[in-house]
Amino acid sequence: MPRWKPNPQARLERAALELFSTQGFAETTVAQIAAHAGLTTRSFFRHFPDKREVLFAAEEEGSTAGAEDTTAFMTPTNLMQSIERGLLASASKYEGRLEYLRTRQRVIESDEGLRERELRKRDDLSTAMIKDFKKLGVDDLKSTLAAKIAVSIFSTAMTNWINQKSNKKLSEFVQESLDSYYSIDSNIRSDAEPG
Amino acid sequence: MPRWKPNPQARLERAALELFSTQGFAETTVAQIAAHAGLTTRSFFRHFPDKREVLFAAEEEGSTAGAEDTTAFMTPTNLMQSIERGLLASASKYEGRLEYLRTRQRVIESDEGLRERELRKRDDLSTAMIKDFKKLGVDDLKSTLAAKIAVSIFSTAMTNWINQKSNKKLSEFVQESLDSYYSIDSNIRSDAEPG
DNA sequence: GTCTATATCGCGATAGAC
DNA sequence: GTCTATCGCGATATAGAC
Repeated sequence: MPRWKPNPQARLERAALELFSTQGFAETTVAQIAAHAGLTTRSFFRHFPDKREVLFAAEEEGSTAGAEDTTAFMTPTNLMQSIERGLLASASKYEGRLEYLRTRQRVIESDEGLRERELRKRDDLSTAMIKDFKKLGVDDLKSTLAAKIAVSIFSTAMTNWINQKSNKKLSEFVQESLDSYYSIDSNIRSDAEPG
Repeated sequence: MPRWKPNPQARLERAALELFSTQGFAETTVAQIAAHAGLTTRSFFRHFPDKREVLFAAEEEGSTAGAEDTTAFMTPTNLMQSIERGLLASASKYEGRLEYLRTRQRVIESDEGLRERELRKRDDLSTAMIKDFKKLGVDDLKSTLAAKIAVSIFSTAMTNWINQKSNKKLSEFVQESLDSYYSIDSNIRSDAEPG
């Protein structure tokens, strides 16, 4: 018999989400989370660098993989089209987890510190994409902007998906965001020069 | 004779930047900052909600005003062109403060927590722009994406300006970023469909 | 202004796993 | 034995309550 139950990490994550969503993030103490998972406060910090991270560590793997999916479709000569295919491919990894993601998102939006952490994760993602773009020979500036745009489009779609009242798939929201993005740019091309 | 020196806020900001840049952010205690400004720890927290904010409160006014500048040039029918004019106008407010901004940025980049706060400020900015875009009749999705793109372009330009070795103006970097942005999109239009 | 909770982290000890 | 995960104890500083 092992001395400890398995998957301390996962147990901490579940305990945390449950407590956060019922009591609130600020009102939940690290000691409480640890106790619910059968561990001590000290052990919590050996698994997660801080209290916020318990909500992000698991999702991070998925999103990093998603970034790779996106760049996997890359053709340096056709940036946006490659991004489009990549984002649609990534979307499929989230379908079917709407309820969990909703609960989690509600918690995140209830606390400024959590929102900040979320933004950093998003930024880390775009940093990873920039690196991949550069590797394909895209210049620095273009890589940077393309990555930020890709992340903006995807996160906007994700937000709308999570807050939807209907029952559409994430991929539909991604497509919708892409279309809207294209329409912004078309303004500068189709409209005539003013004075 | 006033019982206290004037501008406690500004004194705290200066003391903080000096200590952060010499000793490091984590190594600097709120008590030290307050002492350097001739105040108590408690007073520090009356002026700033937390230790990080002392580096952002002052800049925030400027950037919020910058967002308004950007939307001031808005024409709902010509989004990107309006954004372009707005960003170039905002840029002028930063010219001449390069050295200060450089010192500040070095501190921010040395600490994860500060980077997160910076990203949130950026996000707040884009939220403000979204609101203004909507007010002009632009639809929600388009407003969201346009604002994020505008902020991405500007912050990328700002980063490059701060890290430059030459001596160019911020507005030049803004223009460079805009051009690069346009070139991303042109890919999807000028290149032919692949298989 | 004073008081305090609690996040966060360093250290040494311990108990199984291999 | 060595390695790894956990625990217990302690210290400090932020941030909020009173």
